[in-house]
Amino acid sequence: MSKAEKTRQFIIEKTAPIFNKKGYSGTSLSDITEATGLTKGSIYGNFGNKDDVALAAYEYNSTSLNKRIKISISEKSTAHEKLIAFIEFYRDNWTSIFESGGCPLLNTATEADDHLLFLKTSVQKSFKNWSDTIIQILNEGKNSNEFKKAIDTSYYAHSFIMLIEGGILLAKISNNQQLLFIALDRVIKIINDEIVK
Amino acid sequence: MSKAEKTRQFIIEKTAPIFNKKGYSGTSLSDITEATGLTKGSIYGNFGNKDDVALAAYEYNSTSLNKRIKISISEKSTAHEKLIAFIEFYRDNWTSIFESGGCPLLNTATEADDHLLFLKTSVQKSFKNWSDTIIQILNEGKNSNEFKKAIDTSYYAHSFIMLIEGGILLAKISNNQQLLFIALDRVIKIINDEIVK
DNA sequence: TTAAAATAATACCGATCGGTATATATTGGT
DNA sequence: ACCAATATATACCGATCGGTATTATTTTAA
Repeated sequence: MSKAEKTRQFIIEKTAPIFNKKGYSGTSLSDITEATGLTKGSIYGNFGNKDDVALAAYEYNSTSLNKRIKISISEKSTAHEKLIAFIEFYRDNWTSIFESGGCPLLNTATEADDHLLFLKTSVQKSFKNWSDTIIQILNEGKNSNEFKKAIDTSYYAHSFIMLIEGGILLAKISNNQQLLFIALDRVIKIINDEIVK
Repeated sequence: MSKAEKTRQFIIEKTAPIFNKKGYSGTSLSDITEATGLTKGSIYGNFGNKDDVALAAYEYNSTSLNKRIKISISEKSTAHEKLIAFIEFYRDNWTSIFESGGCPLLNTATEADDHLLFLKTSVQKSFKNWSDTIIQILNEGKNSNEFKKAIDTSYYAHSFIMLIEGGILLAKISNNQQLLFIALDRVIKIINDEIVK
């Protein structure tokens, strides 16, 4: 890893929580230089412009969350356990998620969907990637005879995601994690009532 | 209505969709003067600062959505019909909601919850007001023997809100209204399976 | 009709915005 | 150890930011 690559990574890691909290428009170049202790010259030596930093920060936020979830899932063997692990990840990690500004997909989607195309495209990919992960687990469960064969995997994947995002939204604005747990419990209920055989 | 009150209202109506689309940080004074055709002098003659315009625009966005919902509900007599009307409002009006930038509560909550206290407080009130409305209908249904007496009204009110907000989020970022309908159908299923006697 | 009061436009303020050209350090390969 | 390449800092750019003091124009009530 070259010096430049290290610095680039350093900038991303230091600014990612800022972009997630303040958003793209709310984060300025001086926020970036202040958080990193670097100067503009250094920032622009490693990134083309502010958009590039924001995009890299978003990618970092979304993929690092995604990695943590996948690790939790990978520890489980059955599809049912994997689904539960995916839900319980949020119950176990909501504090760290909230402290870094909440779900980056939720935050960036709402800011970008009407006027920041370069971010919107990336967020769309994240959602696609997320639902594909859930769909894959659901298919695993079908193949292993854990889950009903007739279930619409895409339908349930999207149902879970909207419940979790809605739960994060309400819990965060209300400073009440119990509202997130309502969403998680509902997902588990759906799994047990409608998906498992 | 004095001239000043009319102008104030005019500014609010013209800028409300802009704030909802671009957010607080993303909307500039020049956006405001451009949308209204007025000058800064006029804007600052009617508002103390940008915060005041943003707050008024948010209040306008949230209350006008709230009013439309309440009108839909008021046309129904039974609590069950009112609940369904509240859900169907979104199915019937998602185009106009999306065109004006989506749900103002969702948009403003995600932008404000980490760094814009003056907006956050107002959004918190909106959510409280929204859940109170649903809770009231649920209580009506209990009293009229339509709904089960044992149901946790607060729990269901929040469940509905998070499903709808999550549905709006996914539908908007994916340009696919069907994802919103998934959320709405789930709410109706919960009403029929768990709430009505 | 007129004059005081309220409203809007003009012209300006310093600060900060994102971005860049250039100079200075710091690397890393030989 | 040295030098070329890379990386960072300095100093600056025009544009725009939110905001205000002053002037001009409308309202509005007498």
